[in-house]
Amino acid sequence: MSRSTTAHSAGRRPRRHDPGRRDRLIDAALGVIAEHGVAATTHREIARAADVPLGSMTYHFASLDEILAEAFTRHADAVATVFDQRLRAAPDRESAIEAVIAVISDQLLGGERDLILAVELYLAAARKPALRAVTQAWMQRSRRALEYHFDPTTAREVDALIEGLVLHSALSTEPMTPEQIRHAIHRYLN
Amino acid sequence: MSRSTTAHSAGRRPRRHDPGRRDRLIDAALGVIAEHGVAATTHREIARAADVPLGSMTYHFASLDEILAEAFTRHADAVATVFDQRLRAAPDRESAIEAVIAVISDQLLGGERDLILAVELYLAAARKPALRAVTQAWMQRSRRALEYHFDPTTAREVDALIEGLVLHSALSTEPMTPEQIRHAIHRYLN
DNA sequence: GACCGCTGCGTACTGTCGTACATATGACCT
DNA sequence: AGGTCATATGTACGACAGTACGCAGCGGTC
Repeated sequence: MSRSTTAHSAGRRPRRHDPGRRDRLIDAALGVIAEHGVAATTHREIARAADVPLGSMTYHFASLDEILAEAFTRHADAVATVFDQRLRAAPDRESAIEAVIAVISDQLLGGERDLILAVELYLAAARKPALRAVTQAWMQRSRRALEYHFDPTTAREVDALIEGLVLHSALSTEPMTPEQIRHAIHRYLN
Repeated sequence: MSRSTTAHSAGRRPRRHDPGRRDRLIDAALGVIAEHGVAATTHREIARAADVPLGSMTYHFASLDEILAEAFTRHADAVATVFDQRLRAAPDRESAIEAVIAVISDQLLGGERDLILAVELYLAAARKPALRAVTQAWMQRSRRALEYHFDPTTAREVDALIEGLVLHSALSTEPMTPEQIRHAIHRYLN
């Protein structure tokens, strides 16, 4: 890892050539948000996570809000894209239902990270208008994806149901099992 | 308001006899959380909102976390009690469904305050184990209330559906109308 | 009516925050 | 090769946070 032999135990760090640092900082910010929350997401914490000096933060971003906005935008895009692909790949209504169930199950089994990020975003969006656009676009894309297979009203309702199921399941000491998820979705869609 | 004539334009404020101040502080904390978020809920902000000096905070509460816990507990209790009463008052399944619809509609029309507080609580609970108990108890009471009229599985699913509907509705630029809420609930329960 | 202790009040201390800024360095172009 | 400029770095500064603490005044008890 250390290009120069040693000499950086406490002294001035050697200058690093680091293209794409801005991207890494955004990813680091997402990690900090997921792990410690927006409230604890500071310039210094992000810099520490990405192993860059503090001064680098203000060079790449005009303000902390700008970092948050970029981080949440990236996350929402990534999640929405996966959701869209999964539903687009479903050939018929029946497999679309299975895809929805699979998305929820993955989300529950795959740890809380995505859910935490979603809730952090919702809350941040409630206070900062700049983030409203991000949540709006995300919801819009989710519904559009559902509309490949369901009418708009159903899409909207199912989208809300998914949110509620994931949220309550994650909050509960006894998360719902995949079978219970399947039951709830089927009950609604059949 | 001013018992003594004046003399408190800038000098030392006259001492106030204020039993129940602790309760007022908890309510003030809830107000601050709803308006500015947990992140901006500081000793000084709460003191300002309740119009008490800063020193009063550390006298009545050992730490900021203690205030937050008490505030959220009070809020959850209040909301859960209302929900329970409304469902308990419903004589049959049909009016129970109407009660659920009414609760959601009230929540959406009555401003975002309760929803914001709920999301703030969810997020805070995700990081502070002490608050997990509050969310657990709240969810438990909601489900129990629904179980006056529905089987446990249905109760759990409907509870999640309610959460999702309220959340998505509040986040959207076009909140769902009472008719749309009614449609979604009926579709699930009929 | 005297005292005692709970409650109210002001303020100081230490740490961390966002942000600004002066300086250094090396990758790329000519 | 040499110059230039985007990028990288360390540090300073003012604001504001949580918390601690000493003193003041009043209610209730004897």
